[in-house]
Amino acid sequence: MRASERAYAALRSDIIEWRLTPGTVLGEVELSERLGVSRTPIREALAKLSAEGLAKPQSGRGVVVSEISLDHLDELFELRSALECRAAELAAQRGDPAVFRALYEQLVNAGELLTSEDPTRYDYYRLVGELDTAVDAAVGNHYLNLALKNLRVHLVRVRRLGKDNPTRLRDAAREHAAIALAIANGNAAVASAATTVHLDNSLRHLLGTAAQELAHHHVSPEKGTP
Amino acid sequence: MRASERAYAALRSDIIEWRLTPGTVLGEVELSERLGVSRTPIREALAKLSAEGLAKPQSGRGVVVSEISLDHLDELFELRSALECRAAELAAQRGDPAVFRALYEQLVNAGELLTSEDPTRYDYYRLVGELDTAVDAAVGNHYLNLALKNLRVHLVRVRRLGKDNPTRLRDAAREHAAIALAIANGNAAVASAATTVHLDNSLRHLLGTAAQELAHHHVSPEKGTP
DNA sequence: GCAAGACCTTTTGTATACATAAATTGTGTA
DNA sequence: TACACAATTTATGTATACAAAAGGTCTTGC
Repeated sequence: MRASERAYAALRSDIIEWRLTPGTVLGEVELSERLGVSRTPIREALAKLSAEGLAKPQSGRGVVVSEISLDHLDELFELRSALECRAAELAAQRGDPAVFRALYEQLVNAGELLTSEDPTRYDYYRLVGELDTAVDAAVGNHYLNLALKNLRVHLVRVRRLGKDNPTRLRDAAREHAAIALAIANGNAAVASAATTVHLDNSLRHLLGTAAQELAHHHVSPEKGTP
Repeated sequence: MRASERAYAALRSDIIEWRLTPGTVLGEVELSERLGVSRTPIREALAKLSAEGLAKPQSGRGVVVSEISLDHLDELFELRSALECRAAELAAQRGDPAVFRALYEQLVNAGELLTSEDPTRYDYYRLVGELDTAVDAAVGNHYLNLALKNLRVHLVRVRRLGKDNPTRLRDAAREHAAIALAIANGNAAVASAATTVHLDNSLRHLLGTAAQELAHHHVSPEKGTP
């Protein structure tokens, strides 16, 4: 694996998993020492992160981990709604009903995956991710998929803002099941509407629980690893 | 201005304006000699172009100007429809009616801008661009605007595929006027529908005239400047 | 005591040299 | 003659040295 890719992957996961908090300054020399590579691959990694929106160039000098604020949440979900509603419509028109019916069956029982044994909710999020993947495959649109992929990077980062709430996750699974069912039935209008409802519920839940989390994480610009 | 920015801007306009055709290999040494800078800023420029989708890394080795095919056109317009329809809806809800009424007045008379004096249609496309800008401002969504900006890069590139057809441009102006009017009236549903109609007309016109153009441009991978 | 300017430090931008990997070409053998 | 393997060549990946710019600090003058 190339050093620039390793650096990129390391920084990316550090940012997504909140080990590097918003506002953290990403100095080239510091990172090159910490990751054990020269500045050249570090610069390439930072450029890629900036293009993705996970970091952004500080006015003229320096790169910092980009902010996630409550205002951003509204805007993020507005874009998400535009893309995912259309994706759901197209999947309903083009997808294989059997695939989505199978996903529906799994999703209605997804509550069972929410055991206290797995605090990271690995299996739960894997199943939800499978629905996303199936929708992407059914849509079969390179550009739309790319836009969704770019968006999901930020959504994973946002997920950490919400408290782990099994009740909400169970509801969310039911909403996902409704989407899968509408797609399986080939009903584009219902698929879109179910997506709208799901996203609205998710956003309101996040806004309700995220305020204190943000206040905790969103400290003034600091330097180095937390 | 930094050398990497100059290189990026030069390559970007070369690609958008078809001086570098799809499939052209972008060699680092060749470009560094042609543009008179070292490989380092060239690499940075190529990374940025790849992130934008204007170029893409050849399997493992080399970077080439990305392709534009008829299949891509369908997919590109599908994403465009998702983003612009939603943007039009939001602009109708949030925009200043006076701004869009003024744009409407200009757009209904846009046919007058299509003189034979200006074969590049500068004033025409500037006015259409003003509508885009006004919609972006009215929507006020950073993420949605960014997604639209990334998309428009490819649309400018695609524009060259269609023949210059004053009749179609006049029709397109009327369609834009209809969108502006719906936004001015605060009617989100009509704004979205008018956008859908406009994009469908544009796509069908492009597909009708682009086949021979593509056949002309889409030669097998070549090297160097055309 | 405050402000302005110069210098010094720190960090980024660029060039270049070197290492490494991939593609192509040439040669040998079947 | 065709295929395979190896060597050469060419391009990319990485490191490092140097240059330039931005920010901070210290000093000096008012």
